[in-house]
Amino acid sequence: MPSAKKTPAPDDQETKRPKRIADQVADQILEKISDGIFLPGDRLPGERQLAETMEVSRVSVRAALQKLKTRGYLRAVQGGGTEILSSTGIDMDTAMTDLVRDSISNLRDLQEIRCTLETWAARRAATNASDEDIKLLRLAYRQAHDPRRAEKYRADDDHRLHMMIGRATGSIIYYHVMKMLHDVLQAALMEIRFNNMSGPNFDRMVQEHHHAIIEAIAVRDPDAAEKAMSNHLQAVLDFFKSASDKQAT
Amino acid sequence: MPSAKKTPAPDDQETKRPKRIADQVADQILEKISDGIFLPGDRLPGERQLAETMEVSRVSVRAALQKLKTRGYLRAVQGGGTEILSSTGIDMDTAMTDLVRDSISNLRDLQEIRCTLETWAARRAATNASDEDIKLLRLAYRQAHDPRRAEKYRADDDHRLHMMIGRATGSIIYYHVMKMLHDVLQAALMEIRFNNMSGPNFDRMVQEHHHAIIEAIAVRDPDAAEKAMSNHLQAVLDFFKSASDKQAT
DNA sequence: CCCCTAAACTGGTATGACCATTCAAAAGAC
DNA sequence: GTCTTTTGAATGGTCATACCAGTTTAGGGG
Repeated sequence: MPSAKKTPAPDDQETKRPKRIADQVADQILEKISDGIFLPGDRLPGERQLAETMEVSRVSVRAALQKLKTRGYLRAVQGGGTEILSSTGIDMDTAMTDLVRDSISNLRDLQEIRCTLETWAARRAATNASDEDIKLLRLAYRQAHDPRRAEKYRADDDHRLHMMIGRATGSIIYYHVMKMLHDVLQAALMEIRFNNMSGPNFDRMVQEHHHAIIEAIAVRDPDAAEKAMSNHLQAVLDFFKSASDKQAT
Repeated sequence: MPSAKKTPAPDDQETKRPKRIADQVADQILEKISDGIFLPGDRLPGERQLAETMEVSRVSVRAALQKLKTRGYLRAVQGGGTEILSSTGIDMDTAMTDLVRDSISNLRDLQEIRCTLETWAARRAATNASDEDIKLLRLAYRQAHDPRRAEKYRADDDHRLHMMIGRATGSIIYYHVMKMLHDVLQAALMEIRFNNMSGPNFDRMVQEHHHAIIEAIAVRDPDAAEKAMSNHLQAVLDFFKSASDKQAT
């Protein structure tokens, strides 16, 4: 890593002085997006309204939105409003994405890695999750499997659900690592057109798995959570394997 | 992440929309930074002056600077001016390095994650490693524990040894992920001056652990390899925990 | 020469206005 | 009634001005 020397504090989370109002506003909005209160595909309230409800000036709101726009969370159209694009931003490693896209065996590896990590995360979430976390977890579950949600956002919903579990671990580090892996995985899947893996049967299975995982966490049962997560990701991995047999790379 | 290519152009897709003044200003400033007219370490002219020379309002200049700040080119300090940080943008995972450096609990989390991942890697290496891999593995081991090696390179040697195990897994994806984690960990340790964790006893223990891991891989014993690696990283984790008790963060 | 103060910077925020575009409801034409 | 057109409200983008909050720096004591 080239820039690990002086770490000049990128710009964001100063962890020490979140003094600037615009940053606070950005954090608040980002939180609502991450929590699923604002959903991808929806539109943000108007800048003037946001300014009023948050009791800051429109200038600060605009600065916050500008930050989130350059990070890939939002897109604004003059006169049309501000659309929420993603609940996770976009800072993935393109080199890794290329690798995963170019070879299905790499994709399987990635899924395997994800399996070991998230299994650990499920166990830890079951012991560390707060009541607030569980509330958000259930909300994310309902949204991810709401039949009224547009098909195109299904991947994002699934992404957010898993990230919510990561958040419930209480480890911001895990959250970062997992986010990177998910970004790479999703970008690769997008380009590989594996989207057709979604079907009624697959969706139903996923929903059952998600339910089992979340409820295990909710009742603080680490063993059950770990088992449920392992079961889930192993099934997805098997799917990848069978799919890669059909279409040779 | 692992110092890959900068992947800009997230904001707007080139739908012939260079209309926004702020974006034009940002492009002009960015060009001067890339061309070396504005050098890293220097300070940008004041916002008011920039606005005047470019014949736009200060609002537009601020929007442009906000964009460049978010991308890691600039850093502004209230009253102190705007400093040019880089002519190439930043790796987004400097944020993670900051997190690890700022809190020892985050460091422990990172080590825990590393533990689960490398345990998996050891098992996989034991089944997948080629003869060539094992030769390199033993070489790395000898170098890492050669008493003639200078003390200051110990961390780097250890790093390389573990990366070699990652390489023996045959998964380029795992290699990337592990490299990123190690980079972050090492950068954080460097700044936290945890280097003094090296001592005669600690070194001897590490050497024994490394020996056990590598030989288990060499004889293709997945169970032993997994156990040895888990044992090793758990010991290091315990060390972090005891150390963090002594010096509160 | 050093230390301290104060004025002159700097970036950050607030307010109010106006423009350009979009979108949807109201008005009109058939 | 249905379709098209018009119109106006709402939205993001820009501007000007003023003031706040830190930093830097130039003067003056000591």
